[in-house]
Amino acid sequence: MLDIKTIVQDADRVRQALAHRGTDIDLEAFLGLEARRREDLQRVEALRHRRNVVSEEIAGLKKTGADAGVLVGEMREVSATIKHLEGALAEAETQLRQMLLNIPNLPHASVPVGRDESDNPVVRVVGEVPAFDFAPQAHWDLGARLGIFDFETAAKLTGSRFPLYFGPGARLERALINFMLDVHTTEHGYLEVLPPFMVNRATMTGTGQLPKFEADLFKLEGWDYFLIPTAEVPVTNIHAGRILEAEQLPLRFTAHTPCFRSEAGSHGKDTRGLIRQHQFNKVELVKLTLPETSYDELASLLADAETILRRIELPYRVITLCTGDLGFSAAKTYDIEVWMPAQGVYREISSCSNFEDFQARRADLRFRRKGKRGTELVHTLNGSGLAVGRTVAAICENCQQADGTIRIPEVLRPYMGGMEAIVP
RNA sequence: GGAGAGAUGGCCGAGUCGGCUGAAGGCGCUCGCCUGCUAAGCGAGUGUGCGGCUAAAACUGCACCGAGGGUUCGAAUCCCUCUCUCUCCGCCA
Repeated sequence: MLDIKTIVQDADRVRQALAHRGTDIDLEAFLGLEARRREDLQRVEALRHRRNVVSEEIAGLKKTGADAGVLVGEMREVSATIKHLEGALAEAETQLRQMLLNIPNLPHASVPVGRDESDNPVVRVVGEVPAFDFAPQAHWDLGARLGIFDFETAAKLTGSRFPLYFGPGARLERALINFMLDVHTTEHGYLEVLPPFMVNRATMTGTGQLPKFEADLFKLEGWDYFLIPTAEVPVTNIHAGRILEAEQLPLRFTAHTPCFRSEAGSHGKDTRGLIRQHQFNKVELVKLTLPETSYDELASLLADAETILRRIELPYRVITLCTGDLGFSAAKTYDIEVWMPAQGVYREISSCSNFEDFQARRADLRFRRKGKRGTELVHTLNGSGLAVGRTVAAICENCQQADGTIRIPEVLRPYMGGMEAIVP
């Protein structure tokens, strides 16, 4: 959510930023409504002031036994007017809030202007793309042959796009989760969190999934609860509505959760394998920071996510999302894309974003500086560290061997009971 | 799922028959004093949001006692609905 004051005072800058994103939002309607709301607010406050003063007079008169009938009659009318104005005010506020909730964040000045993903600049390319002296197989073929994935049976149990792992496949997923959590908690200073996997509407609104993206979420029937699409949602909202002390910041959290995404409209894309599923595991990194350090924290968050790929020796690249590809809530986003040999493409495996105060304003996440009056909004950041299912897929494809077996990366072997390769 | 109790400031906890209660009292915290150190003691201060006025403060208006609605000239106090917490019973990994 943007600051109303920013929109009013800096309308041109906001208009341009929204244009760069490729959105067409009617700022004029918003500004007109806001101006009217302001007028009404001042009228109501003046009337309420009068009511407060006269009510005290009435109390005084009654105490001395005098007749307050005239004043009471007058106040009856004033109260009616107040009630009427309050109704109009509440309606305007609801409308303004609805509009605000649907306006995306402003891109940071450093975000390149562009139309879509083809305009995302590459920041760096890391690791050697493996050279195979045979045709590399897709992970779903490798996995089926090794008996570690079974998407057909998963479809029988639930429907399409659900995972079912067996044996070393299931264990590899678990090994990765443990490895990632261990690195982030013991080396990078994150606090491990195990949050609820369902959250209510207010929590979903706090991080920006609602009201705009309800169609992408799984909703529970009979409850106003949703399955989380990412741990970002419950974890970022932990301190919602609280005022933190500046000395407490930054707060760094990491959490493994399953993630549930309905992504209605994505049918036909990546229909095979582990890339696009309705349920997948992810280890998430979340930070609450001071405004002045949030971009340094974004750099270190990105580095923390990259560390995982470096350790398991997967080749990847980092890109910056351009204005046209930036997510709704983000001010700046780096994607990490891992090399997938069978398709010969880099695929997103992590997305690291700074939301600045956009989520903090929605979720009411504030802090106070010692010796300074008032409060400020924290900056929130998050990134995948990493998407686990996609990491499994990347390991399968990058570490496959001519005989169809999969070499386990060194750092994961302790988590795999010493296993060096997945064999039939 | 059934029965009951409760929700007030950072925390604990008063608020009587609705009327200077933004909210007593205590704890905590901050600053100052005192004290050879520590402890104790003394004094002052200590919510948030949205406006007005300021160079900035000071000052000032409105709102907020779980949330929403109602009664009333006036509600933390009365009424209704909802949410959450606790206790007991039932069920359960």
